[in-house]
Parts: sequence; structure tokens; C-alpha cells
Amino acid sequence: MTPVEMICFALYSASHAMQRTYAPLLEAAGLTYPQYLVLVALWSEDGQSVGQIGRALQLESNTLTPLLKRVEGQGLITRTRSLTDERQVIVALTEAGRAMQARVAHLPACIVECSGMTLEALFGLRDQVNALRDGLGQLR
Amino acid sequence: MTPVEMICFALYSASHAMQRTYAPLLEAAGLTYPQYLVLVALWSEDGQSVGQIGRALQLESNTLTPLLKRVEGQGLITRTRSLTDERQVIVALTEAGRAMQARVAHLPACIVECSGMTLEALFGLRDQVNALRDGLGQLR
DNA sequence: TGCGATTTGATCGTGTGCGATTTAATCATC
DNA sequence: GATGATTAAATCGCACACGATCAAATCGCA
Repeated sequence: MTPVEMICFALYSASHAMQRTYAPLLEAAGLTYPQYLVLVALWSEDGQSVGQIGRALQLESNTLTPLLKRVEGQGLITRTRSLTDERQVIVALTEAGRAMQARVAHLPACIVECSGMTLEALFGLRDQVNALRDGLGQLR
Repeated sequence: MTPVEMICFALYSASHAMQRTYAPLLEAAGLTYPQYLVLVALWSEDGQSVGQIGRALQLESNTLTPLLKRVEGQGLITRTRSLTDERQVIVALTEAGRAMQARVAHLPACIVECSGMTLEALFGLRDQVNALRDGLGQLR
């Protein structure tokens, strides 16, 4: 059994390869890969709580809190306590945060190109990988 | 575009889900997930240099060196300079390192079970994910 | 109304990943 | 045989991930 023969290593190495592909493209925008994913979630729905973002990205507050503070420091988001429930911190895009979307809009196409696969193959693969993830997440 | 619609997020979240599934099973053996992968590589071929392990796992020496020192500290491997090329550090299994293989031999079957997918589906998925990784790695 | 249980986010410590740089050993070319 | 280029590993700094824990706010229920 070599690492290459294991599904877990395939995911591990492919995930890192993806981050290595994105990183130089995101560097121009001053973003890291997880920071970019947070913005994607906010572009999809602005004004989410830390918990909502965590459920979307499968991350805990101990990862998100410092990450969000860094993105806030860049002026892309604001973090404010909810008025209706002061336990929650609402994360909202600033104008600069919204403007960032256009600046990185070309990245997904770059990734598809780099991958050397068709869009259909990538979508099929995505669905299978998501199914595996959800299967593994079942027992938590 | 939500995170869920992106192939990069599928890999990102599935890789983390896999690590979260392995972690509690490896904890009994005192191993982290990357440490386990290093041992898998060594069980496949003992006596590899840091560079060889790095090429197998797609990791740089700046990641491997401290990781290997921790595994060495647990008495599972030894790190010795090569006699023929003193730039290289040869990593070899100790008796305890070899014995560890039997101790975690049941893990892959656990993962297959947790995944809720057939072995054939997992193998097919693995090959596709590896192809994507290799495609992305092409331009490096 | 009061008070224990739950929820939410933050904090802390450990272990990766990786870009940039450094040091030591080896190679290539003369 | 000397010496500049290359290679291998180590070191440093920064940014995740996550287990464990904490503080504050809210909920549930008598």
C-alpha cells in the first residue's frame, strides 16, 4: 500500500495542489485561499454570522475568528455584534469587499484550464467528492 | 456561486472531513494524519531520504523536517545522514515503527465503511482526483 | 421571576503547510 | 585541484485547522 493508492492521500494531495494553484493568483489581491473561500461565501450571501460561515465552510470559530480579523484588517469586511442576539457576530462585506469579487472573477476559469479536464468532468467529480465528504461527515 | 458549487471547495472540505475521520482513530496510536502518511510511505519503502518522502507526499523539507523530528521523538523512525551523500538525511523505520503498521492496519477499512461508498466507486474517484492533481501540478 | 442548560464566539496551545532564506555538501567546468 | 553553480536539508515567519476551554448572552422551564 503506497500513499498514491489511498483515497485519503488523493484528496490530501489534490487539495494542496489546488491551494498551490490558487495561491499565486490570489497573492495579487492580497488574499489567502481560506480568506478567498470566506469571501465567496459572503458574495453568495452577505451579512452571515460567524457560525453560518463556519457551517458553510466546515470550520470552527477558533479558525474563523483570527482569519476574519485579518480580512477585516484589510478593510474587506466588518464584524459587528448582532442587535437581536448579542452572542452572534455578523460579518458583512464592505464596498472594497464587494469590489474584490470582480477582481478574482477570472480565477475559476483559470483553474479549469489548469486542470486539463472538461467542465462536465469537473462537475461530476465535484459531486462525487461532495458525496464522499457528506458520507464521512455523517457520523459526527 | 456558492462555495459548494466549486470543485476547489469540494476538495478542501472533503480533505478536512477525511482528516477529521482519521484523527480519532490515529489518536490511540499517538499519530497525526500527516505523520501517518509518512509512515505509510516508509512501510512501502523503508530508508527513504527526506527529499524522496517529500516527492511522494508533495511536501517540502520545511514541513517535513519538524514533522519527522516529532516522529523520531516517538521512537518510530531514525534520521541519519547518508554516508554516500552527506547532504541527504535517510529516514528509516525502527522496530516500533514497523510494529505500528499492524496497529493501524484496520483504518482503511474503517474509512471505506464510513464513506458509505463501494470500493469500486472509491477507487474510481481516487483515480480521477489523482488525475486532477497531476493536471494542476503540471504547470509547476 | 429566577436559575441551570445551551448556544455563540473568543482564546490558547499544538501541529502542519509553505514562501523565503541559509548552510553545507556535491557537481561541473575548467 | 580550484571554484562557481547546483542540490539537500534546515531555519524562520506567517497563516491556517482543531481540540480544549472560557465568558457572555440567550433559552427553557418551574
